[in-house]
Amino acid sequence: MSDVEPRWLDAEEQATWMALTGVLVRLPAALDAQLQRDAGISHFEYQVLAGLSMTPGRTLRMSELADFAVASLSRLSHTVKRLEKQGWVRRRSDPADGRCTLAILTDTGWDKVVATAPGHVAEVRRLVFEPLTKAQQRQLREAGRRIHHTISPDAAWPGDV
Amino acid sequence: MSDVEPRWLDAEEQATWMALTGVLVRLPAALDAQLQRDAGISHFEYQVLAGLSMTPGRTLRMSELADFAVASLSRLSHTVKRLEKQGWVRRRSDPADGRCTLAILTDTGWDKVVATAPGHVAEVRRLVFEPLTKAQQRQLREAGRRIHHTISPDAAWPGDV
DNA sequence: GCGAATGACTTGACGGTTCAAGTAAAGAGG
DNA sequence: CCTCTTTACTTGAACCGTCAAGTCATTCGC
Repeated sequence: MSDVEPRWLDAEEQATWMALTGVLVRLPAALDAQLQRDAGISHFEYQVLAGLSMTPGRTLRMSELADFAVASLSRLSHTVKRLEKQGWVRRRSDPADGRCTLAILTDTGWDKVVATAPGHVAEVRRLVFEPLTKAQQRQLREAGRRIHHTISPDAAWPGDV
Repeated sequence: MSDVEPRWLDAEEQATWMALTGVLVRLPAALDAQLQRDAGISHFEYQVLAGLSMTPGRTLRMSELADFAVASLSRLSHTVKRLEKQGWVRRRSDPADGRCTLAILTDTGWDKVVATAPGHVAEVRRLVFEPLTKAQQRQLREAGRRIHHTISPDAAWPGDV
């Protein structure tokens, strides 16, 4: 919009950018594909179920779960409604504060996570960890943290697996 | 699905994975937000326009453009229809092969890219390159390439910016 | 303690993506 | 050449996510 000549990316930067966008586009697609194929759920649905499975009581408030899964409350609400229809989650209003809704993982939902998690972790390991040396993993972690910190300096870490 | 005890991620691996998913979720969202705010288009629409703007003749076959933007032909077809309605792209059947459709960037479309690119590049620079040292950029590039190569060993590089 | 403001969702409509089916041109086989 | 297959899309329906509005608790100011 301004008419100052912008600083374009040089050849090295372009190569870096393409490597990064390649991962940005294909890694989520690959993870979604594995979960869809083996468990019939999306990566986001898996994150919701996994998030609940990791808390004591297998229960979280919708807003806590939304933070964990990095989603809008609206998206989570629609998704939990679908998961509820499948019998994997149920909802009840929080006795401690009637404004809040608790999402609770059912036994069937727990079984679904137990059946799904190993395959998903194996895929993450295969696609992300196996191709990298320990040093590269450390470097990737540090670079990721810096980028993430620049985008949202405040935010806590998103959770997964 | 198998009942072999899976190898879970250790603490370091989890930290790496969270750093990566943080970027995976937030960087595309941040780029989309900037483009939506400043130009009223999605990152994907920008990629389509940018892809056309970089070819001699500002023209590509739909399938070439789909490869470039890493999209299904169906997604591209719907998107180009919208871009056509905005007057940024037009389509005509390829005289050399009647099965193929050529997508052509109009002058208005070119102006749109020229107006949009600097701001977008600046955002990429701010979010990805400025937070990293040159060494980290190299490391990130190498890690990205390895992951990408594991997911699709064959594929050419996706293009952007 | 009563009304207003805030917080925590839920809902419905809309827009974009995918998936399955359709169309039309080019090439292959007999 | 005339069918059959393949290639390169296009289309419409279904599904998911977002955005704007609504609902219902709680809490804050007076």
